[in-house]
Amino acid sequence: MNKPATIKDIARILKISTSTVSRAMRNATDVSIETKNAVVALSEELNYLPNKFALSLQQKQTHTIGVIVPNLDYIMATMLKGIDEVALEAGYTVMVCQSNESFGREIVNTKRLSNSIVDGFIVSVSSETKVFDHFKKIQAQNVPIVTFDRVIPELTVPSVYLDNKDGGSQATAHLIEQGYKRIAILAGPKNMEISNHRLNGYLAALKKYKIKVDLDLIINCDFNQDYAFIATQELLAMKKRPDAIFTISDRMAIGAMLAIKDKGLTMPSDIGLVGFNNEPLLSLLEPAISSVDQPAFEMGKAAAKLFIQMMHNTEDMSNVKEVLKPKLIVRESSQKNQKIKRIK
Amino acid sequence: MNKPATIKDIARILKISTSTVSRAMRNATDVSIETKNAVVALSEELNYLPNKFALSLQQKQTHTIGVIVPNLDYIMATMLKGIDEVALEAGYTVMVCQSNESFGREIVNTKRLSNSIVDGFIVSVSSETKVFDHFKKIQAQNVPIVTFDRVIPELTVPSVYLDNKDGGSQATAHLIEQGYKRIAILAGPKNMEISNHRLNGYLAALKKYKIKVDLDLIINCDFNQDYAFIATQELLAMKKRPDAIFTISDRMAIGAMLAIKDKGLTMPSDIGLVGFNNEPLLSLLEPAISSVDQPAFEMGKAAAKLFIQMMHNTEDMSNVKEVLKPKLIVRESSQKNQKIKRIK
DNA sequence: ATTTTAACCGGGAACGATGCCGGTAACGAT
DNA sequence: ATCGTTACCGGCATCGTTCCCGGTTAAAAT
Repeated sequence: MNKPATIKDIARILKISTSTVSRAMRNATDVSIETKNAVVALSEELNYLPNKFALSLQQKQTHTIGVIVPNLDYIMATMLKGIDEVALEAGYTVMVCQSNESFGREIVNTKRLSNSIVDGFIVSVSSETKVFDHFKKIQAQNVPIVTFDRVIPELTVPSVYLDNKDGGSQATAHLIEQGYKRIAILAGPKNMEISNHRLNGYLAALKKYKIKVDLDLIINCDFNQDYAFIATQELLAMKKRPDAIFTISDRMAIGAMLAIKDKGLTMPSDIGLVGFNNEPLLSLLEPAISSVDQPAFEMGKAAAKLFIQMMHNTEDMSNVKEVLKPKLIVRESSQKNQKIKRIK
Repeated sequence: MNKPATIKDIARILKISTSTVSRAMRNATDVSIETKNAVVALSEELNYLPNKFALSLQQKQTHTIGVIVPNLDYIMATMLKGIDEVALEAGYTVMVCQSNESFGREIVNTKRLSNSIVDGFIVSVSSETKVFDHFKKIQAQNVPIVTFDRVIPELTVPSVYLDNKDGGSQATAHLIEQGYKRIAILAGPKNMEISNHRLNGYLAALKKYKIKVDLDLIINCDFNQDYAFIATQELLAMKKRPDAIFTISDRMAIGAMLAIKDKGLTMPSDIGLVGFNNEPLLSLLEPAISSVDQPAFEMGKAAAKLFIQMMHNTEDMSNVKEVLKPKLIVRESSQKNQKIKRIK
């Protein structure tokens, strides 16, 4: 019906020029107090809001951050909250696109958001993505990118991530200390950085405790519950089956748990289990599942802070890396030795 | 470094006018095939992408939908996936803002997105929101709004929602049929529409089975796990305590479950329990919790479809309401009568 | 040979805002 | 009386794109 009022409408009605209106609207210099009052009064009456596109067209800034995430599970949602909080504080609006773990969707999303619709990107890559040309292209146009959680090593951009190796190491060492002997790992796809680092942590822990690596106990499977279920079934069907499993995600831990129960085995006595992410639901399961906690909210905040710093600073920040520390949360599923009270 | 190429750059290099470039770029009419090829070739070489702001400034369309949601839990994330799918298909980009169940944040979000940054809104309101002026203001500017899940009755806009009364009724009737006599309900805040409708369903089922309503068994508490825990503790401390609880969300069901276990009672024999939303984790709990399933993905899709219809159609759609049907999923927590196989 | 028609292209305004630059009026100082 | 200063305001270009309108050329029709 009534289209939004523009600066011209105000100028026309007050019989002054658009420049004057523009000035009156933001700084008080070079405008008489009466004009200013008149403009402000009328603008409120007309419900005037400056057109963002006209502004962006001129100033080449949108104050919008494009955030591309692989999914919206608990951990991501928590990270997003962190991003949101910092971004909002700094006057930025956040545009979230989920790639659904799909390479194609990721490309579509970057295309849509790039070319001036957003000032830059905060990205966690899809598990499918093996080629990073779409991000390189963006970077070549000098559009700021910050990666978080799932970073892109071949892209020299500031990034925030977990010390995944440490996490894998903590989990594995814990299982060893609990007396488990044959510890399997359900790792993710081979192209996933975080998976490989967690695997490296696993290997490091074995080495530290002088346990020989058994390649049959290292499974690369897809990053979800169903595949983990199948992979665990196969593990449990082995002649010399493992007596503990470390999965690099909680979703996979749940798949493993179901397979273990399905087979009639019990945790932690027959099989020990440790997951990764520490989703809250783990404490509700029986047995409650141990998991490596990551400070997701903090990670989101750190990523957004890095981004905003990059927008303000002129100096090169591409080598800034922020590494957060994981923390193993021990619950029943891996407590072979001592019985403890259930953690709520 | 190299700022993005514009239509002017192409025109200058090829020594033709910007109009011709513009035409060559989208429709083939009025452009010779050679010119068109040359333009396309060069535009690819220069990595040309049309500036969205210039376009939006002209055409008053952004092809962006602002989606405002109260949180990013499982059910919302699923709805968002539905919205995303339809929107992407139709050439729209989705901008997600979470209000964090906060009235203030919701207002900030609408302010930021409105005034031409988005073509319209798809909204599910915060549980805190009792006043809807910020949405009315948007509507007054003729910006399209679609509400979903948590709708706003006093706003005449197209909307998609669940038959919440039916859901509440199904859950309650099921508990009655299982032989539970004193059925309590944990409802949400009194200003929440969905809560009241589920409560109405509860009342309707009681009436149908001629069970007298006991007001002490109707608890309005906040929409989360911790409050539900406390509320359940109070329920269980009653002289004539209830023998079944229906909670209007799964989060609340979990809170109730914890309180029940804490007290040393068992489900379904001592207490029956039914939740709402059917989050996947419910099937993993012991006992697995019954819940009312809602077609979240479908709801998201329906909302986006409605929105896009509204953008295309000129006719008034403000009275279009789409009501989806819930479906009770029975699991162990409410199976007092017959023992059944565990549903995975 | 002249007119019609089609094919192709360029010029300029417009979208809404900002910012530079220049102009005018009033006033005080010399 | 003239100049300089201050306070205030308007004109115009600009951002990148599209659209309307008009113009030129060459081929086709008369």
